[in-house]
Amino acid sequence: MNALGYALLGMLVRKPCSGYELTQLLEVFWQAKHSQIYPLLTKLEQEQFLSYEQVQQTGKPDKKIYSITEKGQALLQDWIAQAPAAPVIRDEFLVKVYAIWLTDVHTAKKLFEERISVYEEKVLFRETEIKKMKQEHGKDIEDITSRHFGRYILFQRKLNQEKDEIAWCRWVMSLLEKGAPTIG
Amino acid sequence: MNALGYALLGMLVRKPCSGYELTQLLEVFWQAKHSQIYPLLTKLEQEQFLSYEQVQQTGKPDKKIYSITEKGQALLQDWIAQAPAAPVIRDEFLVKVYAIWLTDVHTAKKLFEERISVYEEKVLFRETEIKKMKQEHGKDIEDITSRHFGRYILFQRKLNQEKDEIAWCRWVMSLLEKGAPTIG
DNA sequence: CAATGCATGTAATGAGTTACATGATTCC
DNA sequence: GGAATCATGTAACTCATTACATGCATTG
Repeated sequence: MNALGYALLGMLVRKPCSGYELTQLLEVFWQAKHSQIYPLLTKLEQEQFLSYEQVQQTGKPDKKIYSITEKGQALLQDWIAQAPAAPVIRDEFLVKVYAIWLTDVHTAKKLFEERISVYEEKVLFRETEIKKMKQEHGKDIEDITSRHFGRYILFQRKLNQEKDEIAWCRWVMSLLEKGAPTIG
Repeated sequence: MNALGYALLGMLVRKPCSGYELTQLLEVFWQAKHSQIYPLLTKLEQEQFLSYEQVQQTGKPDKKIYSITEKGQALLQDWIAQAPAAPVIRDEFLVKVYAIWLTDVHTAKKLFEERISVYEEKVLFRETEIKKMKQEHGKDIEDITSRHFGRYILFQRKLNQEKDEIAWCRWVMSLLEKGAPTIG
């Protein structure tokens, strides 16, 4: 089993989902394309960590709703208690930032402005999601025994990080201003 | 050319390095193993984006010191001006956190304590590196035209993030305490 | 005397992306 | 009429990790 497999189990232990839905929900901690998810779901089902139910829909294509089995839950529980591997971060923006001195101030500013606007959108999305959680589950989400606890604390973390990214970008922008004061 | 290729160019435009050194320096923004780096350096040299010089050493194995060519620098410059791809973050710890309600408070605490100690070490390392930069290059590093500017602002960002990770872990720990107050 | 650091490389395998493939519905 | 959303799947390819391979010097 690889980490993506556990990510799917972790997602499904909270609530049963279709592969399509999982692809979107996974965005928080493990980005993966549907072409990787669908075959893995099939494999996990064959190994009896998951089961599924075919659901007919009108106006929409049929879907498979996957649920975790007891065997799957036991496997996940064991894995959680083990020490996690080091995180992997691969961000082209950071590579560009490292060599930013090669470009002119204008190009540099554009790069950071674009980054800010991307992260501002992320903040809005994250805030809406957190509001939804609070409305649906109340103070329950701050209790470790709630199945929404993990999702809640992760979203809070993401929100912090996204806000900090914006703050950092603004700090860099201020350094850029210093170097090349605008004439006006 | 893939992003790792540009990451190598970006690293080498600051100063010439051996493949071994690059493997370590790349840690900030693009984790890669030497088995991926060495063949790619060979390829980039064949395509004349890099050149190298064989350096004999005593007591240590010989090494190849790679430098970026003008052709390589031009390629990198063009790439920087283009919009970066979305970042990829894959962190097993976050997967575990998402399903943390499955475990007992003790296991949960251990997971977060371990995370804190890993990040405390990172903070120390990062602070030392930043101090070094300031000593070596002074206020120069806050100027975009300095070749150390990118490295400096990236390290500041990393340091912020690592400190925030610790703060977030402590916040979660406080929620865990609330749920299961220690008797004593 | 075992482990770690320096230093470079290849081969096999696993993980992940892009492209190909289909099809109805809804929104602009 | 074109794009986006829902929904699942496979094939080809690229990217990344693990394992194999070597060898000397220093440190504990």
